[in-house]
Amino acid sequence: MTLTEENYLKALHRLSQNGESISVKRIAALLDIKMPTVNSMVKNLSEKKLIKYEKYKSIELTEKGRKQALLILRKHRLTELFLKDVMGLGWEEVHDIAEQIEHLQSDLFFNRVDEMLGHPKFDPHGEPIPDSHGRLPQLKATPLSLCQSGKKYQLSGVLNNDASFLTYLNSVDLQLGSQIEIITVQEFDKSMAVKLNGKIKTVFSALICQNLLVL
Amino acid sequence: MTLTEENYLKALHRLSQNGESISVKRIAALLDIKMPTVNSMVKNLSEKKLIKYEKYKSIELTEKGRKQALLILRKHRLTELFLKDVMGLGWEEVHDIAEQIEHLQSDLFFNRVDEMLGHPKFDPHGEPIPDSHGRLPQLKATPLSLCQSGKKYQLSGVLNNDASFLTYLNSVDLQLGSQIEIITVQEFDKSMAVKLNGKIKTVFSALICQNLLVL
DNA sequence: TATTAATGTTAGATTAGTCTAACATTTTTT
DNA sequence: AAAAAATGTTAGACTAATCTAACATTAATA
Repeated sequence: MTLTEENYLKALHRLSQNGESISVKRIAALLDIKMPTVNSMVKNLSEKKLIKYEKYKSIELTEKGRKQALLILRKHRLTELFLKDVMGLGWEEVHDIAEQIEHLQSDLFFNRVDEMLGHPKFDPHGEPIPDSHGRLPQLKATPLSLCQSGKKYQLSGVLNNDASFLTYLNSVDLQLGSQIEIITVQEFDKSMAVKLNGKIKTVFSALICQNLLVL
Repeated sequence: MTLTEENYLKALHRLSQNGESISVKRIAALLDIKMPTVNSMVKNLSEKKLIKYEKYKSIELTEKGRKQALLILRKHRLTELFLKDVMGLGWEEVHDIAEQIEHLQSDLFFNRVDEMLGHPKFDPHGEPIPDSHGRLPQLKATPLSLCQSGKKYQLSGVLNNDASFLTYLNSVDLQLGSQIEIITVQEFDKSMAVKLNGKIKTVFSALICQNLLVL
């Protein structure tokens, strides 16, 4: 696969994450490339069975394409962690470098990176790192009430849809994907002192904790 | 500069090292590319003032071209050291990976590599690492007799051309570029116990040491 | 020195990835 | 449902890097 094809696959994967369907226009916008160019690449990837494509229909990654994309994502996320934790670069500095290193062809190199980092499962954003077969760890959402103090989670769902509950979440600026770090758990009432999105510090009652699903 | 242009510059620099003049044929052989392809790239590099070229004449790097080549060489050698010393890869494994990493565009990354390695001046082969301005450290050859025990040097010249001396060097398989490691220096007669090319162990008298120039 | 061999160059084709301009289809709006 | 807007596709051109086939020059040899 060429570097360009890899970048298209990454973009395709990223767009497919949003649930929305993938259009030529969105790919073009994301990669800052004109639509006709995307169109011809889409045909190319389709011939290689990396995507499913029919004229005027929306585009989907095939299993094969998704796996390739995840393998690149694995290299990217491992690299970012490596640059940050081993080489001491700042979080804001690592992305551009990782965008280049992710295209290296060397299992040896990335296996060693993985090893040096202790086979991490998540990158510092809490994003899961695909394994060496291009599989994402099956994430089972857990109620926050069952989680451990000192760890960071991401909100992935709620078990209660009462307006009052959702209004409360809004009021503390908590949305799907928001980061929740458990500072301490009160032994007595199981309430939790938490830090939200790395900033706001607040306390969740046991009832709230039982209704928040996290990863 | 494109990746391909960088590879041509590296090849050009390597060929210029041998003293022999650079021909289209030799570039083609080194890069495993056909002569007409080289010919058109040579014109391209010439337009960019990276080489001096006239039809049917032999090719030379310009100052600008040489500097570019040395900057790539710097990235390559730093990377090899990094892969070996920081990541614990084997010497035979690092070259192919370094060939890829040397093309990364990130001063930040290579400065950090340089820093982590303690601003090394030589790679493990004893090859000098160009500085960040593409300058090679001015190597001043020293008589071995003035060198310290425990260190590794490379034979760079001799101060005596007697047949008997040269025959002796031949007999211990010592040539320009051979590695000489000083094991110990005898206080009494200044003779040195040395290891040659990482293998042969022998002893040089003070007179021999005075006539060997090393880096 | 004349011929042959080696090396170098030109011409023209090919592929990947990009573009613009023109045309086609689908979706949205009136 | 017709018109307009948005989106998608085709056609054709361009650049970088490669190739093969043919031709040109220089170097070696008889």
